[in-house]
Amino acid sequence: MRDSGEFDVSGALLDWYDRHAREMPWRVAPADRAAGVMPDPYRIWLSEVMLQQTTVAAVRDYFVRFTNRWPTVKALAAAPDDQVMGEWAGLGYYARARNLLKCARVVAEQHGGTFPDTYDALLNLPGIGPYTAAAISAIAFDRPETVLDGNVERVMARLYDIHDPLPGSKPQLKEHAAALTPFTRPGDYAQAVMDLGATICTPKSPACGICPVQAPCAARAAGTQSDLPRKTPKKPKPTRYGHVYIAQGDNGAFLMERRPDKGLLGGMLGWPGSEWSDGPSDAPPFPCEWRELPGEVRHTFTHFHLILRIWTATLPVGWSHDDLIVMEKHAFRPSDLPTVMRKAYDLWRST
DNA sequence: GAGACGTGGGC
DNA sequence: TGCCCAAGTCT
Repeated sequence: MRDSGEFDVSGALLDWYDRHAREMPWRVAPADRAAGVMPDPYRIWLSEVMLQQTTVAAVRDYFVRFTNRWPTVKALAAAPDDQVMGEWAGLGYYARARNLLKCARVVAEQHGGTFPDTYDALLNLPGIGPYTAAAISAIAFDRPETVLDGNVERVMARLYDIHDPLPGSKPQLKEHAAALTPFTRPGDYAQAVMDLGATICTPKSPACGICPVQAPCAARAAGTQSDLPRKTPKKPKPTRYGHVYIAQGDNGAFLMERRPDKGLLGGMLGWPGSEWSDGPSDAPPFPCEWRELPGEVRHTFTHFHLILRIWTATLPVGWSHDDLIVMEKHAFRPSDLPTVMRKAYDLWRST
């Protein structure tokens, strides 16, 4: 707590958090926390998993729907897989949802429905890595663990004017973050640093003029804050092409597939289709009279761009196929689809 | 250690 | 428009 000279960085951040903490459905406000209210570990866990690589704005409604539908970890553990995957649809990184269910079932069956409260025990659970284990331990149980997420990395790189690029500089940034972690109110402090990174110490155009720790900030003094943290350059995304087939029977039923658990969009509902290849592919549809729709679906994943052509047909009565699902009209909800599949549906519906 | 893994918002 | 980025984890 000393390596910023005389300035009490963690104290300043806690003071700022007391005045500016943002309201969130999973958060216990600092005043309530001071009155002894503890957060529900289930809600903290769920929010932290949803927040992995995802913004608060995107998570908020999903969190409310999940907790209304499954108020406890035992309730979630008892939920059917497809209902959980459907509720997660649109949030992305679907391995999180599969691991969420695995984790809920481990907690329900092996821990009696009570989350462990230590970093090491949490780290052993599916979908919980170093960040999330520290966050749950700090926020839900007020243990002095150090959270190191993208926000904290940025704040530390700037406070100490670290020019070494990520991810190599991570250990160095972690040391600084650990040195600042207080033994009083570590849970509020963890949220304070992340709030600061999300609202003031932002990646572009940081609001240094209203920052509670501008005085001890080395990057602010050097004028380098907008260049930090440095990162190793990323590779360009290739473009891939594919076809999807949307067939509907006279009764309104759709022919769909449940994607395998491993890999892209694993475990999610989708339209049957070709492989997604490097060149414009010409994969033949399964036997049927297919009509190609005008237009195309463009979608960008983490590591490639995708251009999809959409084909449609009327499903013959009595059609069935191994590996494919006949989704009755009343059971079909577009909101159960991952976004790229929903885009294909939207194009189909608009024609 | 580096690549796979989604999506939407901001500039 | 296209690129960057977000409270990372798993393999």
